[in-house]
Amino acid sequence: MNEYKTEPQTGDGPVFTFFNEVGIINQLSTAMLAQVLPDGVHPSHFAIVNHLFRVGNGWPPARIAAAMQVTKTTISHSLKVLEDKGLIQIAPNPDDGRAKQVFLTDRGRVFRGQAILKAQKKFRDVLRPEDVEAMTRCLKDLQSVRRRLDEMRG
Amino acid sequence: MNEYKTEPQTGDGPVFTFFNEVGIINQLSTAMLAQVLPDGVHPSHFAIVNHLFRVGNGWPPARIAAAMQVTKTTISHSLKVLEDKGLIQIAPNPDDGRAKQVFLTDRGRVFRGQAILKAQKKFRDVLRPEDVEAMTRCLKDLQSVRRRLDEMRG
DNA sequence: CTTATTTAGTTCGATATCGCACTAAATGGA
DNA sequence: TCCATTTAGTGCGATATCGAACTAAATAAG
Repeated sequence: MNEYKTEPQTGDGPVFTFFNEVGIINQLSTAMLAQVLPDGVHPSHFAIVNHLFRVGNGWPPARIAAAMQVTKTTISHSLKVLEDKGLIQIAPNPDDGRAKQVFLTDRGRVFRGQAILKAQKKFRDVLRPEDVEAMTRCLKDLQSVRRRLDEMRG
Repeated sequence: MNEYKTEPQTGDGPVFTFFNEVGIINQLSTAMLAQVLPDGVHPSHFAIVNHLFRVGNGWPPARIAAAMQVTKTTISHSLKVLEDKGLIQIAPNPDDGRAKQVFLTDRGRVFRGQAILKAQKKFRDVLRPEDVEAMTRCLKDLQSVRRRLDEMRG
């Protein structure tokens, strides 16, 4: 299935080419991450666990959905999966009868640590120092573009 | 749903931050493209039509799948949708009893032109000259990273 | 030539995601 | 206070995508 690789076009202007490259990189990096996740754990699930670990432990599902930029329906489903796997716990919010609170469990923390380790190893096997330099060079520009696009949602 | 925007972390190393930004940009730009597509036409469908227009008219589904980096199952489904909408036509390959040939129809070409126009207008409304400059600056580095990741698939 | 292997495409079942509509709870305005 | 509006979460149906298993056709190995 790999003999038909095609180089992205160069006659479409920088904007289109940029989004095209970004799309391919996202697809390939997500696929690599998926390879190191246990069966039944989708990259989007990992993103949620990672998010809880870093900044949002105890957040309501609605807030996680906003951070992950998916609908409430999607988060509702994803959280059900993660709770069934014992990676998170969901409790009602004592201060708001509508809301819930999502907590990372110990198992969730262990899972995240192992996934991070495996992912780092995988990326280390693929990326050379000059690649990391290229990524570092891009960061500021990527962030500014992301902020501009972000202004537009809603 | 937009009051909980969170800035991506900066304590994760350049690689992780890079992939994070790329993922967000991809999501936001895809969402913007989806807004200008008629109902029932997914961004992935547009990508196929665009691909046929540019480099692959008459290609077999397997080759399109490889170019789009999706499975044969997915392409099979997507092509059915596009054929039902009259945007493509599928014929058996006279030289290979297993294979088919996919052709863009006139309606498909018109559809692509209109979508491109609307997308360009939308992006022009959002992006400032300095954004385009930032994207242009990144292109070479993005392409080199993409090529490195590409070496790894399969 | 015969058989084994590869390749193209489909079918089936599962999962992720979305939009829409709904309920329940909180909030704001009169 | 009372009602309208907003917000949190869920249920339902639809679609995109995948992996595994399958058929048919082409190719390679002997």
